[in-house]
Amino acid sequence: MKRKAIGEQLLQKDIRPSFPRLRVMEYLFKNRNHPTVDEIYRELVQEMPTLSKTTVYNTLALFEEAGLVRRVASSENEARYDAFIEDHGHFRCESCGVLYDFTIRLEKAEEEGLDNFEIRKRDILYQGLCPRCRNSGIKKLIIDKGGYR
Amino acid sequence: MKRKAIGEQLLQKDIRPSFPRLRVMEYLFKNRNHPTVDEIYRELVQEMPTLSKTTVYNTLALFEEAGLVRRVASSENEARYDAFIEDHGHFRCESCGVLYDFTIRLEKAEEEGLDNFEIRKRDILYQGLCPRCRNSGIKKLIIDKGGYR
DNA sequence: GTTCCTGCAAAAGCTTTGCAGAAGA
DNA sequence: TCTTCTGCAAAGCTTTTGCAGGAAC
Repeated sequence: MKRKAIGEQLLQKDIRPSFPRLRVMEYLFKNRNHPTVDEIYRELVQEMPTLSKTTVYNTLALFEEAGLVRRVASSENEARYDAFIEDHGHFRCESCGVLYDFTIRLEKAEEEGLDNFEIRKRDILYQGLCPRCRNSGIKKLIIDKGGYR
Repeated sequence: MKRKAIGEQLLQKDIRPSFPRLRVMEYLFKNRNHPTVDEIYRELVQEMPTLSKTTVYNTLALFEEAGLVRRVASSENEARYDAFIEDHGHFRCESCGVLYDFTIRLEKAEEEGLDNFEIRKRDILYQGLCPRCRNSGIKKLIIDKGGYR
């Protein structure tokens, strides 16, 4: 998304498109790897030397309230953010820590016991091993047993 | 689960069943509402006045490593724990903050793009309004508009 | 001129670490 | 005795708050 389009999106939500806000939103659109506040800050402070983390916090809270981004569920102590898009799942590799997106369709899922609930947000977090770490793990095991050279 | 059975479960994992450990595990079995460390501590310190939060942290980390409990994914800054049971979903009410469990069957879910991943853990977190808050919200709206007395 | 935005500094809250004394094997 | 466990105190990190200067309208 172009910077101008982002500005218009912000204006639609009555958010003045200041430069820091534009850049935070642009960063989230370009980096779909669920960055932390610190990651966003460290990247943007390079071009905005006076940027403070408080502004990043303020901006993300503002965006979240407006429904433009969401804080994704995780098992960590640090918040991670995501430019809001339709429901999708996150897979976190326990070995290398990389976060993967995957599409998930839950129409067929039986959500027993939620008959009268109003569902506004679905967070799906899987954990395990990504293909790369899984393979290297298997190789390592074989090597340990002397099966390979 | 009885305290003795919990002790045996700990021994199976080579964890000495000290009193603090027994009580933390027992608390998790009785309170399936995904308590925070602070909630566990505040409850247990009443019967163990010398208990420290460090011990609760140590104990939970030990249990998690042994696969007895898991830290559930959330959008908060505070860790929440769960005695490990089979996959189920969590619903958090945005209004009253209560966490609900629901059963979810994902056999039919299409998990596109995870063909070669090893899935070890699934966290499903929904957010929205629980029936009670949803209804009170509707009522409030009507009252505000003068529809009710 | 008034409101909104930014950013520094301090405070707050959760978690981890270091260490020493106590308890258990 | 030797290892393990507990808990105090301090440190570390992330996040929030208060406030003042500056920018935008």
